[in-house]
Amino acid sequence: MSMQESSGVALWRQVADGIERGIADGRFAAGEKLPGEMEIAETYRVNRHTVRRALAALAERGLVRAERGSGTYVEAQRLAYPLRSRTRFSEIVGAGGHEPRGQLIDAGSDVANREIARELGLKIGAPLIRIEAVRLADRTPICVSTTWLSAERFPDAGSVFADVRSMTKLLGHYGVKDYHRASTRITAAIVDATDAARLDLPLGRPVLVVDATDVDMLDQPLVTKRSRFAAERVEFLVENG
Amino acid sequence: MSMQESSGVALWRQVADGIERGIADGRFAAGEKLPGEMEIAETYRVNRHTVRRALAALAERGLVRAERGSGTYVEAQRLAYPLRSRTRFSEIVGAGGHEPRGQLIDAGSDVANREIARELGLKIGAPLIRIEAVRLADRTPICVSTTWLSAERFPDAGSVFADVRSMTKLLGHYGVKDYHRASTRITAAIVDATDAARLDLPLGRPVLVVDATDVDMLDQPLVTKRSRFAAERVEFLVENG
DNA sequence: TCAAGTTGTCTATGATAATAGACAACTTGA
DNA sequence: TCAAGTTGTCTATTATCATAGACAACTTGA
Repeated sequence: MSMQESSGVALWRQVADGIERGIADGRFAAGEKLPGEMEIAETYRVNRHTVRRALAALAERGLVRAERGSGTYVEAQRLAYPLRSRTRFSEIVGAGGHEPRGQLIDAGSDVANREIARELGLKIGAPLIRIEAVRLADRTPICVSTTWLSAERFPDAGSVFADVRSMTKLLGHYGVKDYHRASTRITAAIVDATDAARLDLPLGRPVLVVDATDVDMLDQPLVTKRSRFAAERVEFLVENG
Repeated sequence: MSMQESSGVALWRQVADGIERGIADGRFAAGEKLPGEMEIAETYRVNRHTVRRALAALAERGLVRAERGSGTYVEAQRLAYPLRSRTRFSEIVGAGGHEPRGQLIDAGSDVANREIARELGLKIGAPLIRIEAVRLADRTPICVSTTWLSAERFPDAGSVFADVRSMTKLLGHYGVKDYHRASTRITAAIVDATDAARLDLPLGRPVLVVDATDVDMLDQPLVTKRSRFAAERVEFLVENG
């Protein structure tokens, strides 16, 4: 009926872009409920089904989340996570106006395989402390990470971490005043069942897998770790230049 | 067959945008022949009909022109026409590397209606000279304009303009050394049959309608005019700041 | 418990997008 | 003049877009 001048951009896409703009410029705040599908349909003068298509596209990208019977909500916006030489979870989260939290999941001993041995400058089979932890911004889990340290250099690191709940403080406890990132490699994968539960993430969602090694001021390797970030909750920023 | 992930942007639109980008960044120069429809279809992996839809959209906007049996050509790019206080057709066109031309179509007398009287600071019914002229860049008509001057202050302005073919020179002939734009209003319309012929423009095309009044250094109004620019040949630039 | 309001799913219909093939109409250069 | 290559037009088919209505499933607050 309503003669639409064909612009080559589907109506549902125009609606989706409009809502996304609303989220981006803060007209719809994170966690807030969007107007009902009927109301959106009226404001854009389109059918409710067209609105649903738009919302589905946004949900697919993790920008909104629909709850049957209740409404559609704006997902917390992605945490901007700059990748610099000096990378501190607590500083990054704090800078975003959120409260950084850490929670020990598990700590135990391990032995170095070839990769870890190379990263830490140890021999294969050298004794390690392995720490599994989840890190949160406010109450939202951001990433789970498995951290390996030399058991010889950092004895009892597991129980120390359980106390201080911060890698920076743990290293400080052993006399390390400062450290920085030596290498960072990023890949992506589908979350496994264990991490899904820890991250409070539905199965099948993507995670960013980051392998990183931190070194002290003399370039001596301190810790190496593999972190899995909920892709829909973070956004890595690479400094260009 | 080929499963296209639906982005909400029609294929023909994507092709059109791609070609337009090619024109904008000079990969396809003005006047140059585009690749054949078949070749474009292959590079974008779409059907020839989809390419034709894209080219039709670009032709609609005057960016390209198809010639049966020969090819599709990039239209001359739009003349950048800055709107400043000091606006001289000849200078603007000359700055673009084109040769400015003017041609008198008609000159006669008229009487001031309320609008013109107000613009020129005359009484309603005051005698006027009316000049119809077309202005060109090289051989391409850019605009037709109807200019009104006070018949008392500029007697015989019509025949003077036929001689000098330039508004700046005409005013100079009456002792006006300098002038500038007091007001500019812009609207758009569909070209009428008379202007279409004068602008060498197909019927149904849009024109930019500019109403402007020039004043001398003492802010005394000199001329007021209504110009119709072929929209596909110019691009007005408004200085911000 | 219930009514109102919300999202989810189903069927159905017409318009538009995209593909495919064939041939006409025209231009260009040999 | 002719062959090759170009754009223009026609028919046809399938998938997607958009609308419409009805009802189920669920949440919320009174």
